[in-house]
Parts: sequence; C-alpha cells; structure tokens
Amino acid sequence: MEDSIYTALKKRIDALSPLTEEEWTDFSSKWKHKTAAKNEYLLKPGQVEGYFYFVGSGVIRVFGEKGEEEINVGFTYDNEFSGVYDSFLSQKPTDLYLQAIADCKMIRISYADLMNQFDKYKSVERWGRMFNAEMLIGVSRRQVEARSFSAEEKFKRLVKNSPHIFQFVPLKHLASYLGMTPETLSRLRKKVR
Amino acid sequence: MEDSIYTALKKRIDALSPLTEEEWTDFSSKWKHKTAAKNEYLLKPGQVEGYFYFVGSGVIRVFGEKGEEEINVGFTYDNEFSGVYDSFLSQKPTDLYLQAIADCKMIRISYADLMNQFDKYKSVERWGRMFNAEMLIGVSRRQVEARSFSAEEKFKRLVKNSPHIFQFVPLKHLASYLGMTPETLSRLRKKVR
DNA sequence: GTCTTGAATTGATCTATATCAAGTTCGTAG
DNA sequence: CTACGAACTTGATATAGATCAATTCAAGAC
Repeated sequence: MEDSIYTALKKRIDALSPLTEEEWTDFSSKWKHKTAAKNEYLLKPGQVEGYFYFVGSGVIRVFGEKGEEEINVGFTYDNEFSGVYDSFLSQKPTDLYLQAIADCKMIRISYADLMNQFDKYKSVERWGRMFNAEMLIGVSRRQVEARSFSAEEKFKRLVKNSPHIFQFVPLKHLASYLGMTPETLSRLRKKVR
Repeated sequence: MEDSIYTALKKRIDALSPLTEEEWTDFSSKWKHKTAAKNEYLLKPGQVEGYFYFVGSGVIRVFGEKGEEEINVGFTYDNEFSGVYDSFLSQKPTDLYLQAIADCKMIRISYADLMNQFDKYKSVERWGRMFNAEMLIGVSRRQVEARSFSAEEKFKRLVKNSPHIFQFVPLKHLASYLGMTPETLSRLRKKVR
C-alpha cells in the first residue's frame, strides 16, 4: 500500500461524488501531510481556520470555553474529516480550539486550494455540497438528541452509537461533550454497569 | 412589481452564487406556489420531505416530540428558506413535523427538480454547497449557545438577536425552542422586563 | 356580545444534576 | 521503579429549573 491515508480519503470522496482519475490526481495533490503531537493546538480562538483536515490516526477534539469550563463540541479519529467548519467556511475568527489529544497523522487542504478546486471541478463542488449536507444532518440530529434526552439516556446512547470513543477520549471530555459534569458521568457509569 | 416572492428568492440566491439570466429563468420556473392555512401540517413523522420551501409570508415551525411534549427546533418567516432539511437531503423518513402556525404564502421546489438543477448548472450546485454551509454554521452556533448559556442568558440573547420572533411565535413554542418550560420563560419575562 | 378553550401567569413544591470536598487510581516523566 | 499531578470516584449538600396546581387572560366560534 502506497499511502493509505489518501486511499481512505478517496474512498470517502467517491462515496459522495466520484472523481475521474485526472480530477483525483489534481485534487489529492493539494492535500499535504501534517502531524501534531499530543496536546498540540492546531487552532485557537481569534484565529481563522485555514485548513480542512482528514485524520488518519490519532484523536482531535474541538472545544470552546465558557468562563473557567471547557465545552467539548466534538472529536475526530479514524479516517474522518475534521476542522472548525464554521470558521473555515466563513473565514472568520473562531472562538473554538482545535487540539490533538493523541499524536496525530493527518492530511489537510488549505482554504485557497479547496476553493480553487471547487472552481475547477463540478464533481468537487458536488462533493462539497454533499459533505456539507451530511454534516448538517449530523449536527441537526445531535441538536435534537441533546434536547430530548436526560443525562442517563444520552450516556446510554453514546455507549451504543460510539462505543469506541471511550477508548480514545478521557471521561472528563466526554462528560462535557454530553453536557454534564464528570461527577455525573462517573455516577452513571457505575449505575449502568 | 410582478411577483415579489421570486424577487426575494433571486436576491437570496445571488448573494451566494449569482445565476445568469438564462439559468435563473429555468431555475425559478421549478419553484411552484404553495399556500398553507394556519395550523396545517406540511410534513409529519414517517414521511419523506419532498420539498424545499421559501416562505414569503406567514410562519412555519419545525418540531419533534418526546413523549407528551413538543420540542421546537426552529421557525421560519419573512423570505427565508424552510423545510425539514435532514429528511429532504437524505430522502429518508423524518421524525419531525413541519407546520404552518400562521397562514403562509410560499414557493417550493421538489427534490427531483432541485437535483436536476444541480446536475444542469454548476452555479446552482455552488449555491447548494454554500447554502448548506450557511445552515451548518448556523446550527453549529446554536448548538454551542444551547450548551453555554443559562435559561436567562438564552432568553436575553433571543430578545437581542430575534426581537421580532415574539410577534410571530407563541411563548410556549419559544420556551420549548429555548429548552425550558413555559413557566420558566414567563418568570424570566417578568424578571427581565 | 358571551362562551369556550387554550395561553400565559403565579405560587408551592420537587428533583435531576451541579457544586463542593475528600479520597483513590492512573499515567507518565524522571 | 517511584512519585507527582491529573483523572476518576464517592459522598454530602445546594440550586436552577421542572412539575403540579390554581387563576387570569385573550382570541376565535357561535
């Protein structure tokens, strides 16, 4: 295998909008390798997100802060796209952090390069539309989830839907992701076990 | 003025991706008039959203239910797009309701027609990508808001950001939209006034 | 106009979850 | 291997907001 992260990327792109050989050659050449060590920040509040990431290995977390406390918005690992989308898409300063919470191997494309690819290829433009749609569907579902379920229900659903996340992400971060304190999550784990 | 709802639509489209005269003529011809009387349902759980709406006048609400209680997800009025996006985009059954809460005049385009326009015109495809991006940015922001702020803060922010919504939408719906009970919203109104 | 029905308010409780305060365990740097 | 700080757990208490219940208000039907 030549460079499996690109193979994984191609698979994810083709699933939404197949590219020709030629398009893929050009498009994939714009994605550059990037690594980040555990605890390294890739973006901090006030900065504009310049890149769109595809994570091959490692774990990324996106979080904001409200006063003292951190609010985790999401995690990425295992051949998934990552980044602070709203800042990337709007090219306005973020108020979120993007941080590696394990050593990460990634590839990434710059905003300018991606826009250029959108201009150049309708198939890439389509992928962009459909990717945004997928993200929108995901965020909408999570929004309803967060509102509809109690702490216990949310915990059980996470166990069911993303059992592996517990291997990658410390409980205190998951607690904040689920909108509860670490103490509450700890008690739920005991109770449900 | 010929038909102002189409003018408003054109303005919103052009803001993200300008269409040529020719493209607009074809594209706009796919949007058909639709009215809905107060309290009429445009979509119910189990159905697949077949249309994407542009609301000229009236008010639309999107909501789900958890047991007995309704959970309001959003409202549309005044030259805004509406619909149950996740079902429309995925063409899978929804678990939400789409309901007119005032007499509505709208135009709408069917899923098949819109996909056809995406195929036909790169500029429309681009509009689709950018529209999804805008929606994604909005939903992401609201997600962080819902998590970061207390009931009182959320109420104050709504007053500040969408003062007009109080004219259109009954308080009990707004309460559920803000993630609190009508009693709590009522007390906050008294307190803040 | 009055009747009806749901919306909004107000007050009295209740409860899920937060907060505060110790422990205990784990991971990792040396 | 040890030790130090962070992560996690556990218990006691506090509280924002929910729930329950009664009253007032307002808009559409007749």
